[in-house]
Amino acid sequence: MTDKISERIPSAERREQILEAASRVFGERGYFGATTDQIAKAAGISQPYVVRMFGGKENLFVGVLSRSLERLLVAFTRTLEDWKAEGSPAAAAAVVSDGTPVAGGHGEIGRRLGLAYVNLIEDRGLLLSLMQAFSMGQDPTIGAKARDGFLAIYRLLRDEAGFTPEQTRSFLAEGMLLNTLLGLRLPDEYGRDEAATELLECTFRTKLELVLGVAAENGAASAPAKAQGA
Amino acid sequence: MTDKISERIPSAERREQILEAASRVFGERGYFGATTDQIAKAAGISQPYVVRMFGGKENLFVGVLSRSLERLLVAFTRTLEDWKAEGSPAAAAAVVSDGTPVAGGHGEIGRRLGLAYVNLIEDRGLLLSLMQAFSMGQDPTIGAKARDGFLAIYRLLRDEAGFTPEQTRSFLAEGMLLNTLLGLRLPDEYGRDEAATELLECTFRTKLELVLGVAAENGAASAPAKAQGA
DNA sequence: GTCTATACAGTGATAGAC
DNA sequence: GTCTATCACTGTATAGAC
Repeated sequence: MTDKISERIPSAERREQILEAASRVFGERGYFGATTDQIAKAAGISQPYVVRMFGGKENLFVGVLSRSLERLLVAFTRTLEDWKAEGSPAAAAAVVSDGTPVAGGHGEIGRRLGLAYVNLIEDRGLLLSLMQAFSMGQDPTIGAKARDGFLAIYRLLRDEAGFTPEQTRSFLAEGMLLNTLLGLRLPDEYGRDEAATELLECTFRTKLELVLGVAAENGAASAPAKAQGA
Repeated sequence: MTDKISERIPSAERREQILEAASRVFGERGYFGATTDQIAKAAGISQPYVVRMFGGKENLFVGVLSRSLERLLVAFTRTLEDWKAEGSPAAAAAVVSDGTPVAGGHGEIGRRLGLAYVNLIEDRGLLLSLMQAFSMGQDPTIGAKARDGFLAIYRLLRDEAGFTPEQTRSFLAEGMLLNTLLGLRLPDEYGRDEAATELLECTFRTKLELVLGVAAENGAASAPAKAQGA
């Protein structure tokens, strides 16, 4: 490795590498706290090249945000398509099987969408840069983009999953709690703090009961551990 | 105003001024993005004085976080005391009057706590610096403090409001959604975007129905407007 | 497509005066 | 209790070479 000059690769591919690195750095340090140099190093290229390719830090953040929203929309859309292809049983069931009033309430499709969401935000860069964007409403460019994205998700859920406005709101609330628990790294506290353990089991049992339903036999500890990752 | 030298005031008072200013700046720019100089200017004093009084940027952020969590805990504790003093009707009603499964679910005390929370996070500095802290789980000092604070709130709700773990989780989820809507400045979109309007009315009708219940007659527009503030 | 060099503006923290 | 001066870095963006 002469190491100084990176391999010459197509710009589309390089662009994706930079976005991936930027997602992590923006996530950890925030928009203002992240530096183009940190991003460049994370992507294995020079700082001026990052700036040149995106025209500036703000454009780069907008790129990261667009990519995150796009991935989210695609994940939800695919989940909905699969569900419909299987012959979606009725619309989203408003009432839960076991009578729990709050936790479920979104029916089978709600569980599937929730699972798709959890899988997506295991990418901590994506999770954290979304969270950053959601706290930047005051920024003219980024704030507007973030609001648009959030509303696009709201509409998708309401219009395609058959959720009522109330169900949509509740589903989003659950998602925002997941964001917070993972942002806080609360799974690190699993098994070491009574409240954390209870909250995590309660959350992930509900969210993942579809796939991990049988995991109750394997010991409940494996469910929250699933969310720790890198 | 000779303007160069600030009035000589007691350190406790100055400390509070700095925390208030820091809360706003950290909220808007994030921990890494905020500068001690911006905070100093917002507080109307010199940058070295800020550093000297708190011993460094990290201590200052921890101070801001402690203050925010303290205010939140106090607000909830007072709300609970008032409620109990009035002769709290049963425990937290698990079932809602109008049959809505998700929105309420926390009974009278849930509505009161929700209202106390909304009032508190009208302070955008507090809201945003909490949100920042909740995305910093990876930081050894700040992350640990943030987790502790979040769990303290969880325990308070569960143990003092009589919530089940499920109800507590659901209440927190609602709070995290509120954070996001306000962080995004979604109220700016009220009346200008169909989905935003619906989501806000749905959210604030539920949260504020206690105080603004009769406001349905004044036109629903006034409810979300309440949350915009400075 | 990718780099080095560099201009110009901050940035946290310390020293020490008043 | 509060400031000015200042150091040693770090940050974005541009110019221009390969």
